[in-house]
Parts: sequence; C-alpha cells; structure tokens
Amino acid sequence: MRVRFAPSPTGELHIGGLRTALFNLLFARRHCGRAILRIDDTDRERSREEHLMSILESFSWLGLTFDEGPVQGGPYGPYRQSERLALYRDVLDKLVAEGKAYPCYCSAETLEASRKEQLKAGKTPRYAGTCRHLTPEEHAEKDKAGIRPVYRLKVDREEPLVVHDLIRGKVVFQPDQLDDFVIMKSDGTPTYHLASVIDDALMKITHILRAEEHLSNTPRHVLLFEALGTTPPQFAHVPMILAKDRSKLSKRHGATSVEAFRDLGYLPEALVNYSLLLGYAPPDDREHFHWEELAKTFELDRVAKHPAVYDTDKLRWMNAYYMRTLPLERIFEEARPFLIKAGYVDRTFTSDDERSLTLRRIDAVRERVSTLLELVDGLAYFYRPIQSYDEKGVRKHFSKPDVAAHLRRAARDLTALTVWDLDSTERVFRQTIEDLGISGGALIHPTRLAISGRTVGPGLFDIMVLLGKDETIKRMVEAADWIEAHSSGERHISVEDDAPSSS
RNA sequence: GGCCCGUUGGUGAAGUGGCUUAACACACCGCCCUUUCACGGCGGCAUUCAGGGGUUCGAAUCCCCUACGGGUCACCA
Repeated sequence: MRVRFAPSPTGELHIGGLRTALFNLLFARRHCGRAILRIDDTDRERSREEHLMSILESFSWLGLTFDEGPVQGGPYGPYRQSERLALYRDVLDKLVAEGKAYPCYCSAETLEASRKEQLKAGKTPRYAGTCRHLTPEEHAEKDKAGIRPVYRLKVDREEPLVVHDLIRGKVVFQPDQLDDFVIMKSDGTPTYHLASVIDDALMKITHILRAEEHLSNTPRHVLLFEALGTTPPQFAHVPMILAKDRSKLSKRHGATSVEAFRDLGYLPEALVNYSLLLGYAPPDDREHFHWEELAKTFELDRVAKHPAVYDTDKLRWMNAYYMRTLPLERIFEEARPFLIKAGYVDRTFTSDDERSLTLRRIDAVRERVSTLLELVDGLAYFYRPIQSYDEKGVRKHFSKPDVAAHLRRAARDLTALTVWDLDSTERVFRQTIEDLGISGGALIHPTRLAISGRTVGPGLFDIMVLLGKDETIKRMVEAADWIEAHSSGERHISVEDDAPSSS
C-alpha cells in the first residue's frame, strides 16, 4: 500500500493541503503502507524554490515526516518532477509511436474561440480533433514553420467511465464529456495530468487521496493509466475547506497557510489536531489527540463528503489547550523566537537563572492565553516598565481615598522581608490588610494594577515573586506617586464600590 | 451553460429504517468556583435534519424533483 502527497511549490503549504497530507499519512499508517512526498513542479513559471523550502520547513515544524521524498530519498526517486523530465519525454515518445498521442499545432486563439463558442451553445468545450489526422508531410511543414506543438492524448472512449471513489462512491462520467486533452506543453514539459499519472504508476502508488477539485480530472487520469497499460490506483477525493462565508478560503480571509498560522502564534500540535477535526469524525467523542493515535482507527468512510468551514475560534480553543498542557520546555521552545523578537530575552541566555525565571513566568501566564502572541503580551510587564495603567482599573481601583497610602504601607511592610517567596509575601501582605482593617480586594486589586498595569493575570503573589522584590516595591511606590499626581483637582468620581470598604 | 459533488443548529459534527422527545465539541448566554483573568463544574441554546413529493406500520436515514452551495471544463496544479 503506497500513497503520496504531491504539492506544487507555487505557494506556502495551504491549510487544506495540510489536511490532505494528514489524511495520506493517516491512511498509510493505518494500513502499514508508505507515504511519499512528491513535488509536482512542472509549472516552470509559477514554481519557486523558496516555496519548496517553505513547504518542507512547514512539514518539519509540524513534525510530519514521509517515508520517501525529496529530502530523505527512496527507491523510486527522484521525487521532484523537474528532475524527471526525460522520463516523461520517453513515455510521450512511446505513446506517439503507439499512435495513442499526437502533436497539435492549433493556436491558442483558435482554441479559445472554439471553446467560447461551445460554452455559449451550452456544451462542454471539447477539442475538435483538427490535428488528429495531419499527415507526416503536414507535420514537417508545421515544424519547419517553427510552430512548437503540444501533444494530445487520443481519446476514443465510447462507454461511460466509472470511478469508484472510496469516499464518494460510484461516480459516472459520460464519454461526450471527454476530449483529446493536452499531455505535453509546447515547451516540452508535461502537463500535470501526464506527469502525475506517470509518476503514480512508476512510484507504484496504490491509493490517491487528494482534494475534491481533482474529481473532475479523474477520468482523464484513468484514461492515461490505461494508455500506459497500467491499472489505475484507487481514488478518494477529500472535501474542501471553506472560509466562514462559505466561499473558497483565500488570502482575504486572513491566514490560510501553515506559515501564516505559525506567525500568529499557533502551535503545530493544535494546527494538526484541529485539521483532523475538519471533515473527519473520530469514532469516539475525544477531540484532543496526536495524529498517530488517530491513525490506529482511521477509516475513509468516516471522511465527510461535504466541505467544512474553517473556524478560527475553535482553532484558538484548541491552541489554548495545548498552550497549557504541553511540556513547559516545548512551549518555551516555540515561544522563544517571539520573545527574542519582542526583545524580552537574548538569543543566548546570560545565566541559567534567567532562563529558569523566564520558564516560570511563561508557566504562570500560559494557562490564561490562547496563542504565543498573547503569551508574549501577557509577559510584557515582567520585561518592560509599565507603560500605562489599565483605564478601567484606574477608575475602579486607584480612585479610592487612601489607596496611595495603603500601597506605600504595603510596600514598606514588604521591604522588611528577607525571604521573597509565595508564602512570605502573602503572609506579610495579609497582615498589612488586617492592620489596615480593609478587605483583601481593597489592597489586592490596586497592587495588581500597580505592579502589572493590568487587572487580569496570574495570582498576585505569583506576579510578585516572578517580578522580584525590588521591582515590586518600586512599582508600588511609583503607583502611589502616580495616584497622588493624578488625584489633585476635581476628583469626585464616585466609584461603584463593590468591595466592602474600610471600617 | 454542460458535467460532477454536496446540503443535520452560528461553526465542526454524531447519526447508515424503529434505542433520537437529534450525541459531543467550539462559540454564545446564565450560575458556581476564584483577590482578577483563565481553567474547571453545572445549566440553557435545532419541536427538527434545505424545500416538496413518494416508498414504508415507521425516514434525518431509501427513491424522485426543486432550490441553494461548491468543484471542473487551461500549454495551473
């Protein structure tokens, strides 16, 4: 059992491509077969080396590996079609010699005109077969005139062509829909149809799992396999992925490639796991799993026939799950480039202490964010002075009469501490609250705002410990200064007091 | 326009003739937990399976038609 995923390097790895690749990998694992990665780069104009690199990098980042492919090689290489061009020529020559293919000199304009006409008449555009019966003399004449021909496959099918799709069931195509299609372009490179079929045959592919957009191409491929004297493999066409408005997912909908989601701070585990939930229903209610785990029970008949809408809300939820459950080191590894970019950490840590402190800070913040980008944001106040205090927080927590004094008092009490940990900070802080005779919230909330600038975040004492004694006290005093500086003049804002006030 | 595929809630979906007064998850709305946020827990959210006809004792599940959505008709893959 052999399957292949065959992207063309004309762009980054698309989110739909990822899922198709995943299904191939799953299917191969399930049946102890081999998964092949093949690069279909016969389009000289649009194929780019950088895109190939980007696709390979995406797979490696996702932790997905194929059994054979351009990087690891294999017995059926090379795995880039651009390196197999001679092969296709040989096959074409053979087809021509056998009378199964012929050169066509029709101009693009003529063909286009004919196509338009047929379309207008409500018919399926088909090639008229003009060049089919050209004599050798006429060939020579055209060649001499410098016309570079394309080659077409001679199609004489009269019976309906039936495809037994493993996902869709029986699909019938009528012979009047088929025509002599182009298999070799005038520049000597094969069309997708030719190259793909030759390689699938040569690479002994047994099952083709690909996107639904290829369903209509399948009859052509079956015809080619037959012309080659090979039995066609089995086909399975997976449904497409749509955007929220039910149209085809495109750039205007935001991120559509693996790379783009990576830049937005999504984790490979989440991207892969979520992709698997689209158009596929695991046998049980579990939603979190590694793809290799799902492979154990993977069945094509559980793949949906209808397209699915990509729901980034659910992706976020999935990502948040992995943010808080993956090993801390894993999160750190993925967060690192983001932290460096933000300037919070160096490429190389100056000390182990600094590294472990960063790890602890990440651990405190990660369970309340959904993406790595949000993680970086949630870490900001540990690495940067406070830019501003949350506005709503100021109204709510900085406007009460004695806050500044309370903050100073708490700062002073904390200064006495020699051991700066969770227990001691909380003990002293609670004592201050008691001494002041106020409610816990009346001091906790202003302090949180003072040292983080925010009203939300990890537990207050966690923040204190992770921020360090000096910085904590400094920020409390600064906040007290700030409050006093901003409370002069008209300061009769009556604030809705939800915390029971002092006695 | 021809051909092909599809249609269960805002979204992903379970469901393959009676066990369904349609699972589960995301989102949303309440409540609880909590110094905040998040996590977690509990509850609410489709009188109905695009619409209409049939078949059947019985249909979301089988058949037909209509509507809608998508794919494809390239010297792109």
